[in-house]
Amino acid sequence: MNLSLHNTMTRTIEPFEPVEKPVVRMYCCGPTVYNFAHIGNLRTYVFEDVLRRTLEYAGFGVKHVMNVTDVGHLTDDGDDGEDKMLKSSKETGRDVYTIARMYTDAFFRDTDALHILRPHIACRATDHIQDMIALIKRLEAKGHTYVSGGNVYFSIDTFPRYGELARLNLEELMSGARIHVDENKRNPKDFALWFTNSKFENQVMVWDSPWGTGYPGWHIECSAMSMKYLGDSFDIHCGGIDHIPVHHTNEIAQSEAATGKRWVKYWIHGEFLINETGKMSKSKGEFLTLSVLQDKGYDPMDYRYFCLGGHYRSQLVFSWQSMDAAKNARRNLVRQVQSLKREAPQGATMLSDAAKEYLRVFAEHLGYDLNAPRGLADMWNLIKDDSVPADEKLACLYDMDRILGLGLAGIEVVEEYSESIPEGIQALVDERLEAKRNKNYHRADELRAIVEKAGYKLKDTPDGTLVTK
RNA sequence: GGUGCCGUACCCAAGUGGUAAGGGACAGGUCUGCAAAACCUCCAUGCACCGGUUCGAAUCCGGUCGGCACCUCCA
Repeated sequence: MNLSLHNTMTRTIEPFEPVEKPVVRMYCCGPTVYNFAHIGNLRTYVFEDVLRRTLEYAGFGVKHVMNVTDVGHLTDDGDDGEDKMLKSSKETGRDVYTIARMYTDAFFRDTDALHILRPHIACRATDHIQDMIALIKRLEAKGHTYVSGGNVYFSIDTFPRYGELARLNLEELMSGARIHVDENKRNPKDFALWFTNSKFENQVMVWDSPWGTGYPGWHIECSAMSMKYLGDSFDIHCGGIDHIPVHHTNEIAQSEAATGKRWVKYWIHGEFLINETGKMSKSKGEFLTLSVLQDKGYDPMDYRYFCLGGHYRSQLVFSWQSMDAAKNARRNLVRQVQSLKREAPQGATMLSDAAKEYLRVFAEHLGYDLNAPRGLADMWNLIKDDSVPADEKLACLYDMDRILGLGLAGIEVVEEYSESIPEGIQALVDERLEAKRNKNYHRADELRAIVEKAGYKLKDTPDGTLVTK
């Protein structure tokens, strides 16, 4: 199977060749655990999951590392925002470590529900402070840092290729146009590696360092942890598109300045989920979480299906209408699978050329920059092809689902059964059945109307009448 | 001000110069007394608009209009 991926560094779709076969090393920017993940956040993890599964489908081993940011980041990069963990702590009256644990658990509950494979290593920032300090010391030794106003800064003027990923034009950038420039910085684009002299009251997340007691800047953790677990150079770094201009740009600067080597070979970024009013954010508008969707009657797989329906590099517009479309589509898919399972409980072990062709096309589409929407279309085309026998269809669907992750193999073929219903209703149902036997259809329809008005649905089968709410 | 993306049917959405995938909804039909389910059919001579290149353009180029994102914490 051929695999090509869009690399943000070159803005082109490149053939994928791992740095060192056979294992692909990938690092994904993880959550900041100060609040629940909203469905926009989760879209990115679904895309990363498709990426990992496609790599595995293509026969690569994958070492997947993700950070969990449990140390407070400033609410902006200007050193005058609020600490998000602390803010959340104040609002809820819980200590910061409790908050971090709580939202970390919630995050993995959501990703598990979405069939997102867990990273092999999920590393907490607070467990790696010493690694960050060591990295800052390396940068210091090479002359990339300076101390000003109690903080340690990275000097971007010492790294000529700064801004390459985002294609920043440093001369023309209106630095500080929207945030006031930190007077401690020599260059407005310099960024903090280590803060001391916390200005926050009750700052509990502080550590000793050569520069004084304080806490790390918000880019250093990803560099320190990714290199610790994946080495100085690795294959893939991914995350949301918003990370390109600042976070990933700064990570590249500090990582490559420290090692003198190319840090990451492929940069892969997922676009945003937006709603009708624009971006979905934690601080604006309706805060949509997976739980909210579930409360409204959607299965987490409905949301995964919804995400798969759009390409990861395109903005996807969320709406309830689209959610319903995904839900209905998946319901139909489940019914198809159930029907195939009844017909052929065992999937085929040998495939005909026709069936293999569907898998080939599917792999081609996923292999060309993860075109999941076409993958779904391929799946439907297979389902509708009468020339492919049921057992082969099922085997192919399971194979496709190794990437799609919709849990098709786990779908149970349940016999329909009547729900427990009040005696009064049951009596009416029985009476209707009796009327039907006597071919008194007028009476039968009257009874159907009465029962349905009471909120029940009737479904006649050869074995009797099914009653459901 | 800078950077980038997008505009495809009623809705979502794919489309890698060679004649518009797929899903949902709607409508019609087959089948069951009715209903439900299932299955079948229908659903863009056209891809925001105007030019251009080409044998050929949704795809490339230029322009116009409209929308969005990023450059502030965010995936």
